[in-house]
Amino acid sequence: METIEQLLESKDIRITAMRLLIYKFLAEKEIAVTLSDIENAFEKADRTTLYRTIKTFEEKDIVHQIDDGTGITKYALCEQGCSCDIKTDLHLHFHCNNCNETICLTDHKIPQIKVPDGFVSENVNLVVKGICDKCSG
Amino acid sequence: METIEQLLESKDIRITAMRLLIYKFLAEKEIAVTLSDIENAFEKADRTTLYRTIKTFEEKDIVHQIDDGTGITKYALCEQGCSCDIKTDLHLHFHCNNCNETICLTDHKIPQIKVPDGFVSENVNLVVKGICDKCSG
DNA sequence: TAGTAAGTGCAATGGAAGTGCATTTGTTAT
DNA sequence: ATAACAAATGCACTTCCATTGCACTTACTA
Repeated sequence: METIEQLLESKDIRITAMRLLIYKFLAEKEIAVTLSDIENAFEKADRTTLYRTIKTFEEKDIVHQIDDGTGITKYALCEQGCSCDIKTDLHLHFHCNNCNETICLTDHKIPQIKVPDGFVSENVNLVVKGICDKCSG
Repeated sequence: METIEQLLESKDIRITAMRLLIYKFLAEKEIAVTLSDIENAFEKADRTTLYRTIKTFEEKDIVHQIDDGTGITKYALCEQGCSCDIKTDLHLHFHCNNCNETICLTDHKIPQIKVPDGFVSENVNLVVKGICDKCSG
């Protein structure tokens, strides 16, 4: 079992108390969170710190950004073996119109999309909206 | 050939000079535009008017909203026969990372997406990012 | 252990979305 | 035609999130 410290070190990220806390927070969540979500969870921490921590995680491919159409950027931990840097291996996200939560459906890969001649596809963002399993139950 | 006036009337939208201008502007563009784009095109008009005009058009299914991941909402005219209100008939959008333009690929329908048990899909947003035909030439 | 680089916190800025209200314009009924 | 009403427009203001500059603190390194 790899510790969080080892994981961060392997990604060239310095270990700080704040970063460990934020990582743990993300790991506990199964859903994508906004900056404000993190901010509310750590009232003592400054918003800027959270913002830059997330940016750092993002650059090092520890979290990925999700644009679920709510207008607010959300973030979620990349899975083990998630290759967010490899743009052809993106999973899709599900946004629940009822509880407003956004979930990574990591098992569901995005199908190959055909684009017209002359267009080069580098990246795909796919968000399915509807009712999640908890709300439809 | 249906005039713009006739089109607006058929959708229960009152005809005003401003609305005709905005419609023409959108019709001339082949790409999705932001509110600021429209604002810059009509410097005399107030932003609120543009904002509410677009909202009206959207409610009446004359334009559809696009979230291309830039964080700024864009809008584009619905095609003849575009059934934006029917959520299963959505086309995809292409966002060029080079020129930053977003294009409706109306001929390219979104493939059927499978979601896990318990999830109900109501709506799909799919944005392909890459290089458009003009920039890749 | 001193020096340097990175991380953190505070304050402030900027952009876009959205709202309340007064004014103008358009529609309808007398 | 015009009075009365409804819708559209313009202005001012607010809010929310993203982002940055700078000072200060913490962590690594020679």
